[in-house]
Amino acid sequence: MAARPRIKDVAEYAGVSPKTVSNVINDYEHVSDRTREVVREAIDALGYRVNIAGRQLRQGRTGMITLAVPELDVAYFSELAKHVMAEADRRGQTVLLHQTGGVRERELAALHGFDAQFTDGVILSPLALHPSDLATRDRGLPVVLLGERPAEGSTDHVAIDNVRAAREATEHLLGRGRRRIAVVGGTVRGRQGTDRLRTDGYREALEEAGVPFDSGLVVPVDAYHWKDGARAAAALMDTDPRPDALLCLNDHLALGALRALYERGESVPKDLDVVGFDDIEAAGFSVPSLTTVAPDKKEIARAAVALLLDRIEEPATGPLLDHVVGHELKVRESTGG
Amino acid sequence: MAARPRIKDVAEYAGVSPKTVSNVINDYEHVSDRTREVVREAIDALGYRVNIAGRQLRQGRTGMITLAVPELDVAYFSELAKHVMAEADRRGQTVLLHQTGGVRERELAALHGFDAQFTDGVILSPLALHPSDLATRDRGLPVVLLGERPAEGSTDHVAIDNVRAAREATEHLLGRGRRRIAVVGGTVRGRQGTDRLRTDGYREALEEAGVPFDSGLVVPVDAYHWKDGARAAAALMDTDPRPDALLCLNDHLALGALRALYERGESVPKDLDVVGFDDIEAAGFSVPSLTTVAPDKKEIARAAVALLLDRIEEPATGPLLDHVVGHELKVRESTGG
DNA sequence: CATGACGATTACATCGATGTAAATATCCGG
DNA sequence: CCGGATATTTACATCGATGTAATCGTCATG
Repeated sequence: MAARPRIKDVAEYAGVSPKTVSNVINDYEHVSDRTREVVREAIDALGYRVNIAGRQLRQGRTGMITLAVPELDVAYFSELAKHVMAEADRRGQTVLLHQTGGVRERELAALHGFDAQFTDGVILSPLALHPSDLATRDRGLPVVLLGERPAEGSTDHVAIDNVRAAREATEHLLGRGRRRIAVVGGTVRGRQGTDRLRTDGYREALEEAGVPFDSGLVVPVDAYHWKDGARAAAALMDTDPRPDALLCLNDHLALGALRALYERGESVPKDLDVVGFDDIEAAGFSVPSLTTVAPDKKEIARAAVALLLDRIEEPATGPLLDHVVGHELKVRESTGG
Repeated sequence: MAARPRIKDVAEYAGVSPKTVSNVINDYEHVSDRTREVVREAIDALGYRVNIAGRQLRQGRTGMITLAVPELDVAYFSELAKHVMAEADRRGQTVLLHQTGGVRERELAALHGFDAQFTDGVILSPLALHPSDLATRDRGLPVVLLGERPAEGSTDHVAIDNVRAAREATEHLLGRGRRRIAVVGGTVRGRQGTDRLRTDGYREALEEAGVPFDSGLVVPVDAYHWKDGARAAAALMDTDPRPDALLCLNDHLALGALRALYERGESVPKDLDVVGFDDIEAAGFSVPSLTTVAPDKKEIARAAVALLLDRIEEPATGPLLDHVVGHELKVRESTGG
């Protein structure tokens, strides 16, 4: 019906100046109790709420941060998003969620594009980004990266110790007598993305155990989805000699692999072991249930939001920070747990 | 380094007035080709991009819409969110994602709260909302509801035909000779929420087949998660006589049930059939794979965005619309497929 | 060549909120 | 009752973009 009330309407209703209303809203200390009361009543009476655009225009901040992840239907990212949104909420911030598809162009858009304008900073989980892309300091948009960062010292950064996590998972398999361990989604090339780091950790474990490295056991995938895991597992079972364990670099790959192994009549963990990463909810309910590396997602979210808000408050302060978050190997049925 | 350029800077650089720059940006027709060119070059040279706050303040629109869902880590909602975001993107809109937790208070916040200010309209998937809460017409914020709506004719609305979908799924089970079919997550009370409608469809099918209805077979759940399905299935297997099929009102419940049945040594589909709703990606990869009702998520997203944008363009126009979207029963191993 | 029509451009006001600085009110000691 | 703090409130400008209406050119026509 009536147009939305402005601060001026409240001021007239309360019989004070617009600025006094603003002072009440922003908890300015030198406002008399009586005035404060009167203004509050006027606000309630008119149902006034601040107009964000006006405030942002004046103050230059939106109270929103961007979270950019590759894909929401990868459960790890939707679970992470949930935690980030909860944490941001606690800190009085709103999250604008962005899906990049893992495409470089769209990861860049999260940093520089249209949407970035809405927000005060970006938490980005990159897949394709190039080190040179991180020359973000130009506009001064604060950025926190999740997972391994593309280059040294370009932005703040939060991740688990991927090398160690992969080493521990591999040691677990070696400890069960497995010797031909395939890495689904791994790579020996490329930049130091998460995939590369985990493959490195795997190699460390092999080396320490004196098991020779066979590059044929490192199989890349198109994406980190069920079907890619299923396809990779099927292909691996056709090789000779066959692997006796699959170290899958996320749980979707692992669950897809479980399905493919089931279809081929292989028994997990009798014939083969399977391990995943991320500990998504499904990992506890598959048949067999899945052994997986569980990162502390809540802590990742907490640290990322805290780091970003610090940067937003004090843009140029202090050295770049690496926050290493804890993880834990959850042993379940797929490795005899 | 340098502060972000404003339209005024571009104007000076190009030697024209700010308004002319604005005209170029907004594709106003009466701008000479030469001026347009010059301005474009100035924009590129300075790296100018419009400030959304300024634009919104002037125009009253943000170009953002809110999508409010109960929980992102319910795969149906993250898959749906992905489609909605893609569709919105295609239409030049940005999506602000909101998680309500299915709590009435937070569903209301999506409609009236702080975040609603950022956006031009809301697509809401309600769980707890009361009919009276939908008196949204006051502020005129356009709203589209997903799933069953709480009341007649309060807003536009997009959903599959839940009654029919449940009836078809039940008929499928009856056709396989099942007679004691439990409804996990169902209810015979309450408003016409999705759970109630699906339970109604189930009863229709029973009636038509002459199978007596047993209210003991309709078991409510706390939430639609794996663990709730597992718990419900376990409890049902302790009843006497036992059910010979589980109609689970979403896939998470069904997958949790599969796990619980596995743990008790029950064989699906030999001893029992299991059916889910939503056709999330995991349904195709579980052991056994899951028969489920697949709603056309892409079409839901397309229709919801289209409906909402129409309302934003023409707030008070036309009657309220119900858009019914197609669905399909995907028969997989859990019912012998 | 005056007139009018129309295209291109610009000056100015405005959206809503708030920072700055100035004005006004209140209070204290002497 | 005054001078000088201190407390409270207000006028005004401003953030960036754009709608409105006015101005300035240009060109065809009678």
